[in-house]
Amino acid sequence: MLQAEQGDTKKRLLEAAGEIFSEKGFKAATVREICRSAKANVAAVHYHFGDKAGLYKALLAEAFESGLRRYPTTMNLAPGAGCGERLFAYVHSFLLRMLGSGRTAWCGKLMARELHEPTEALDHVVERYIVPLAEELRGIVAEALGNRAKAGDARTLACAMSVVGQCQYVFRSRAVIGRLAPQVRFDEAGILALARHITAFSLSALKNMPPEPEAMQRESGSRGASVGIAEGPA
Amino acid sequence: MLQAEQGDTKKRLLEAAGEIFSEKGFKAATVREICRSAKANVAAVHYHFGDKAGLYKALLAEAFESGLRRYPTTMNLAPGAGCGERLFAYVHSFLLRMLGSGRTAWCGKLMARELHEPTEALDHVVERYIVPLAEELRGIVAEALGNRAKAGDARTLACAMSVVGQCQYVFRSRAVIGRLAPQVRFDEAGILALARHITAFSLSALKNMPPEPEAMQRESGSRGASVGIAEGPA
Amino acid sequence: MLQAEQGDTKKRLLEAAGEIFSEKGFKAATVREICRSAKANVAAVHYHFGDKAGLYKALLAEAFESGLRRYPTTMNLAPGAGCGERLFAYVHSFLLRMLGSGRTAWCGKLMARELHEPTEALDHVVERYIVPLAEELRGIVAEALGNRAKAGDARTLACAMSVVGQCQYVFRSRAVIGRLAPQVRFDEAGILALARHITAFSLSALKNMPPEPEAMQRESGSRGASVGIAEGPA
Amino acid sequence: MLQAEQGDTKKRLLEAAGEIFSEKGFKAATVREICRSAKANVAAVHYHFGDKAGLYKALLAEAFESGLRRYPTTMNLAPGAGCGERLFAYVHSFLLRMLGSGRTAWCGKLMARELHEPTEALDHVVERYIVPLAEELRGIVAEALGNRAKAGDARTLACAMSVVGQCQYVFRSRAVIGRLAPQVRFDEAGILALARHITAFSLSALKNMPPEPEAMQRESGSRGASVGIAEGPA
DNA sequence: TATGAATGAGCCTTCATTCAT
DNA sequence: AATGAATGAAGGCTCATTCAT
Repeated sequence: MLQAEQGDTKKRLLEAAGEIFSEKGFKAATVREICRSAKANVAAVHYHFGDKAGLYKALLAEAFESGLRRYPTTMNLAPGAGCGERLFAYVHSFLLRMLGSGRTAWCGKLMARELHEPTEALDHVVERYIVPLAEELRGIVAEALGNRAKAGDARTLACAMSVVGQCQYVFRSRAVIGRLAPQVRFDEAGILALARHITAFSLSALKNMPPEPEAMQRESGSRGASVGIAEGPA
Repeated sequence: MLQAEQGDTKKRLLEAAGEIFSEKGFKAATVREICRSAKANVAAVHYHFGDKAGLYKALLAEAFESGLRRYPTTMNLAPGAGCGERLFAYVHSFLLRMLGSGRTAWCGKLMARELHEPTEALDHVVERYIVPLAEELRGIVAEALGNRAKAGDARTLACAMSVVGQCQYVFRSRAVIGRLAPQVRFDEAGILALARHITAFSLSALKNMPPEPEAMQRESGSRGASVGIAEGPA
Repeated sequence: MLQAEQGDTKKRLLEAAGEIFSEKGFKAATVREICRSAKANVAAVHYHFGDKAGLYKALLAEAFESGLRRYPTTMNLAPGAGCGERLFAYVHSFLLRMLGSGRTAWCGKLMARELHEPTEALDHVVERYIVPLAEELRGIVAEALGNRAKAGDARTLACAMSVVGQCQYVFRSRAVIGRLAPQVRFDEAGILALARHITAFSLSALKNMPPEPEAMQRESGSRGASVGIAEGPA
Repeated sequence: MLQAEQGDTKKRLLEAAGEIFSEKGFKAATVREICRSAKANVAAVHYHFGDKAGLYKALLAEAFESGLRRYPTTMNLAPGAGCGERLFAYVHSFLLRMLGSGRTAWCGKLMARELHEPTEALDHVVERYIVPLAEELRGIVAEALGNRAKAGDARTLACAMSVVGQCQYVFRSRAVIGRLAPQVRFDEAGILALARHITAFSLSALKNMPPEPEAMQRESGSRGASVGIAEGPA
């Protein structure tokens, strides 16, 4: 081995694993491919991380950590900014974490994957990263809703899901978007435009949502427990 | 084998494949598991469909057909209904196709999967099913936007994506939603409530969007060129 | 594959496994080697037996079954034979099962191995095969001891162990016996001679054992429970 | 590493190897496990002993030396003791070497293993340790047989094997004995009781064996030639 | 003297696939 | 039309061993 490569096998492994896991998912990715890509031996994974799942778990931690460090949810945000600007920062950083290219580009991809195909590492990820992110967003959304809406309201929760859903969609459906609307690009400027649209759409919705959460209480009596989300067009 | 089961093998195979492919994805699903679930021989798949990919392709066609037949986008819709009701019907049927349980419930799940992890069958699926669905939605959205908005506008496209994103999110992030907000249920009533929220949120947004697409252009001047979404084919 | 070999893969696998497991033990034997020896594919083991342990378990059953069928403990025994003749038959068949060459030669070897390095299959083997064999031997031994000795006595048990120990030794220490006493052969005649010696030695011991089981009671009081075996030279 | 542990590595390695090799055998024992148990680095084995086999060989020498030093065959024996007492001492020390617990208890276990699964170290072990032990036992046995029996007689050899067989059996079949006769214990008192039984059984046999080896010759006439044991070098 | 890191061979197992009937 | 049997490729993992310090 070359001198320069000594000692950073672990780092190279994480690098390669990030790319491949985020591209193919936990199951479909193979240790062999990761090692080949990292120019490391197959056994190195088991030496450094115990097993495939250990590598994945270490990667998740690394990915979320570095992704959030690189694109924090308050990116480029002046102190004391209004909820509109904060929502934009939140959405924009969200998209950048998922769609950004270059190093640590797999952070958001991994997150998205983990949500859809949970591995046993999900619990830890949720607790450590998702919950705080979700709470932050609910705070912004509640403020935008106004009218004494609180972060814990069912309606606030549902609206936050609406925002996140828009963000994840552009990542998850990249492939089909490329076919349906080839004009949409995923470069820096395209991401910016997408973030602006999502922010505008969401703010427009939030500022004009029918105010009554009472509706929920009223009608949900019919089926009882299972609802918990704001009612429809009335 | 019992006499009664003769000839059903192909059907049973598709049935089982639907459940398992939609649950685990193409790669993670195994031919063995499908055959076991269908009470068929391992070789049956290759006899009837050539290979695993052939089964998947056949399934896709079958699934979309039957899914759209069962939950059409105009479900329970009175003729001449307004765009709000049409949006609700669209969203509700969308959710039912993805979240519904029981027979032929895997239609939407498969579609969602295909969008995220495209197989070589994607092109055909997009052309045959996604494009018409997308066009239909864009029609509804344009009508809700009003102001001479057209189905082909970049803004209309972006808003349609916002709607679809919300729908797919609740399916794709079931696992994490279950942890973050255990009160959200995915039974019939829960799906209804979700559909109502998404419709309300989206209508509220559409009816109050800043009227001009120029707004987006204006602000994006900071970075100049390729703005992605903002630049439609028009 | 040749016509003649079709369908007997399972049999060939068991054959090869018998030879190799009995030679090297469960852990050291490899599926690959067994399959190579059986001219079968590596996957065949898992098709027919589930996994390596399944093959081993199936083999054990087969081995004991066929070994006892081929060399029953009452081999060549006239009805109404005395306990000396019955002991000889028991010992002789024991040796033949362990040392016999040719097909099913690994029956006794496997048994001996299993006793020394128990796998998780031991429990079943003990219950199904060892217990009956042990009881039969204890019956013979008790008769030879005379003096109202019973099969369940501690002394009877200890004496039975003495007999079995002699039998197993010649198998287990083949390698070193071959070095210490090269004149000892393990062919048919050699086995016969060994059986005669063990029978003579054991009968001589049994017929002349100090009669008192009371000795046990008397002295064992010093240490209490843990003894259970007849006392020494007094 | 702590200062105090420096230099002990080799010793600790042998200690751990003894325990593990004697418990699992050469193949099943792993260098990693030994090193972990010895709190040494994986590479330490190869540094101190070249390779796994080297460690094993070094262990064998050490083990037999220390085992025989700790439990000599003339253990607690008054000078000028009779052959009965000498036989008891021989048997008792034999059992203690194999069944004893605590430090250096693996001496006999390793020996027993080596006899059954000979490694390339067998020749040396036989020559250096087994041969002298066997000769000593044959001397005792010949004396017990009386009637001008000599240590080199075929009958003496066979009887010595009968004694050793009984001893090894209780060690080798510990697992199954524990199931068949749970009252047999392998603690100090249990070992004593076992030694007494084996001595009593063997003395009873030896003192009453049919006086002439011709008896064996006579009857074996059925097959004529190579009778194995019956034909000594004499 | 001693070690953390890395390696390549080999293990058991599982997979989609094909063969012969 | 359908199946039980068999196959080869590849998967994750573990092993004894070596390297560079």
